[in-house]
Amino acid sequence: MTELSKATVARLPRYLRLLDSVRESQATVSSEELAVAAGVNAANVRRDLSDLGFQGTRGVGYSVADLRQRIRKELGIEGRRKVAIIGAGNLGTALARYSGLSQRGFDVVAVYDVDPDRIGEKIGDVAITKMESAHSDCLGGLFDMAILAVPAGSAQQVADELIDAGVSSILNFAPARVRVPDGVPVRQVDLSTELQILSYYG
Amino acid sequence: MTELSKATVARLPRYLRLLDSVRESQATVSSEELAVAAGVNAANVRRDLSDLGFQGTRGVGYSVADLRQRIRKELGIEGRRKVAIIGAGNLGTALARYSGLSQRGFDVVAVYDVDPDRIGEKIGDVAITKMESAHSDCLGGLFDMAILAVPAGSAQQVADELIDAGVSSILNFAPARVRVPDGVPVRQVDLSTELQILSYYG
DNA sequence: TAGATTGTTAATCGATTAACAATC
DNA sequence: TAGATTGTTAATCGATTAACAATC
Repeated sequence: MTELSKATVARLPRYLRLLDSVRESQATVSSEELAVAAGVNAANVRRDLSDLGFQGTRGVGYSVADLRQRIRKELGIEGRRKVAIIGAGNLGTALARYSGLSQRGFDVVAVYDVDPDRIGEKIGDVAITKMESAHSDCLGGLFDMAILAVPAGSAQQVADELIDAGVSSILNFAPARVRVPDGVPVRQVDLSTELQILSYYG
Repeated sequence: MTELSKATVARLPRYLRLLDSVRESQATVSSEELAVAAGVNAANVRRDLSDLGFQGTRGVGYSVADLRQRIRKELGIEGRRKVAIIGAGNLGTALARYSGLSQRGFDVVAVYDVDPDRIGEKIGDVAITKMESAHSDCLGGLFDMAILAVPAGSAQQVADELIDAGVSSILNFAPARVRVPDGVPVRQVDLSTELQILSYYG
């Protein structure tokens, strides 16, 4: 239970998704069910849950409710996480409107943009705030995590500012890779890269 | 040179990005330069390029122009790839407007939407087409690859139709995982999953 | 020749999986 | 007891990396 492997962490959301979708009446799941849902081997699932320190019952399976709670705890989403979206263009707006976020424990508490004409405009029930406020809002603890949805040209600068303000992690959807100091968790989602990889296989 | 490993394929776009960004005057790159840019070990780079069947020159490095061409060939983007975007909401619009696609060899040749009021509206220089045309357009060879940017509820159905029409690969940005037959290359990008993974580390 | 850098080997590391005793 | 399924071991597989001879 020291530290989970990257591969294991990447599978936990998939298990969670199955656990969130089973019928109310189903109290337990088998490693086989979890495996099918996650697209992995059942032994792999059992190993993952064992690494989590989570025990099932032989001949029966794993408690849906308990496992759900355990995974959420491990991922750090027992409580709710406060997320800011930086950039209110088409991409930022799309991300802010995605209701699945709230269902999964993430609250969009702020959306920032540089365009003065759009300040105050509502996306869902969050009003667009001016970009300059992001730094102090982050320092003040308004949000934990940031989603970058800004143009390529400003991604690095925005990331630097957020890191300076102590943001706990960054999800970068901007079409530019950002460099961050060691220890700052970042994930970069880039459309071109995804298409290039896909292009190889198709 | 039989078949590249998944890990190697995932790194090729990163190498390519460096190669596209070096000054005109720089004719060669070292494995060390590529390694820094891609965030991997130099030995790893040399192994990757060796797997590609690409040779450098000892004491000198790798030819920028030749390597660039070789990687593009390997990824299947020597020529241009024709991409359709399915769904013209905020997400689809953001993806369609991303100019980096064209720079990297992907042409957005069609954007489809179900909303009758939006048919004909232009995004960049592509007019929105009615969703029903996607199947025949794909069959007719208008596009190779599809990017899904539809609501969660329709993702699976749309994917099924595209696969039926012989689409070569799918990049799914819809907030729902789609199931596809073996052999159809798919990549799924899900905001919640990314945040959950990030949440563990931050 | 001296310095730089590749190409490849061998070692290591990390992750997956088959198999099966344990046990509900 | 019989059937199901976990938990864990050992084997295997896949990927990374240090090291260094080859060679520009």
